[in-house]
Amino acid sequence: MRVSAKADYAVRAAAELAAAQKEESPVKGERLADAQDIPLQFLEHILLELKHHGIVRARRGAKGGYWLARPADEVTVAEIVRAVEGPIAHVQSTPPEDIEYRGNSKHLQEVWIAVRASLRSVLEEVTLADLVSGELPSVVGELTAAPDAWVAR
Amino acid sequence: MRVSAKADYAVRAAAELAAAQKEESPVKGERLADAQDIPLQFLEHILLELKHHGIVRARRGAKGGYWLARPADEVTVAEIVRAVEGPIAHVQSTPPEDIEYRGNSKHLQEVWIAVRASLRSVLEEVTLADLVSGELPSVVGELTAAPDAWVAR
DNA sequence: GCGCTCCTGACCAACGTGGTCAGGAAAGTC
DNA sequence: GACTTTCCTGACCACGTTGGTCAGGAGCGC
Repeated sequence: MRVSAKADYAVRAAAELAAAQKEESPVKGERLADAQDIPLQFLEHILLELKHHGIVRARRGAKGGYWLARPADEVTVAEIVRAVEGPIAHVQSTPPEDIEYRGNSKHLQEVWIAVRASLRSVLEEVTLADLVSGELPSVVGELTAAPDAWVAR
Repeated sequence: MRVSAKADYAVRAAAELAAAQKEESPVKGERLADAQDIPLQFLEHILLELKHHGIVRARRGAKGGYWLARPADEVTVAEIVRAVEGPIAHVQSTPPEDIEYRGNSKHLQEVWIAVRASLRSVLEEVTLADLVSGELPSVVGELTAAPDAWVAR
């Protein structure tokens, strides 16, 4: 139940691209790496994955770089996480709806489904536009309002 | 963002222990392994971890076995997952509140905090007693009610 | 044709995952 | 006290993932 460095990097880089969407020219990988302090060569692999998933586009050569394939308010954090980490909240790399539980754990399936749904309720609501503007959806505000949301357990 | 086999196994075994709590004698590892179809030797390692975290207790020898250290309605799924997987929703193995984001990803921290809070809202509400009775907390019912909670993306 | 930038695959060390194996140590039984 | 039962513990193992680096190739613009 952890977030990989790759996913974190991917979202951060995408946020930079979202902010640069008004500019006419594409953004170089190096600028993204500098802005978010990400190892350049690692970032290029990540951007390539995002490109394969149709989230970003790129052009080579002088004046080349990366840009978002769609408007920033149409790209969700969930999409980016899935692109680099694969499906969200799988159990043992199979989706929770495909697992058969028996005996006294029969209802565990519903719990894992609820876990996935709760993750989606956050990740699919937040767009890159929300991220750069800082105006996050109300669900985020409600979840981060309680002080103990900010402390470890 | 996935659930490991270990965590799944741990919760399932704990559910069996919860159901057997009314019995006077402890439950053998073999019976747990059979009931939930878990490799016995692997399960014993998991039960040992749960014991080290004070969630189960054990006695050796004939008439030995495992039992819950506390009543089933005082043990949450979150506790069990933490015992075998470590902290929930860490980013790059550091807690989200300790990460410093800059530039256009400044608000990403709030998103990860919200992700963790949403996971907690499910995992800390569901107890082992809920699991075996099938009477899950209302938050689970609300999240699993929508049909598209049950389909992959 | 030359420089810039993305693109791609190979490689790498360290760690996590999902186990198995072999033996030791307590508890109960005869 | 021997013996059986069951937990306890550490070592080991194959394989994949993570978080990168390295070297070169392929387009693009000038």
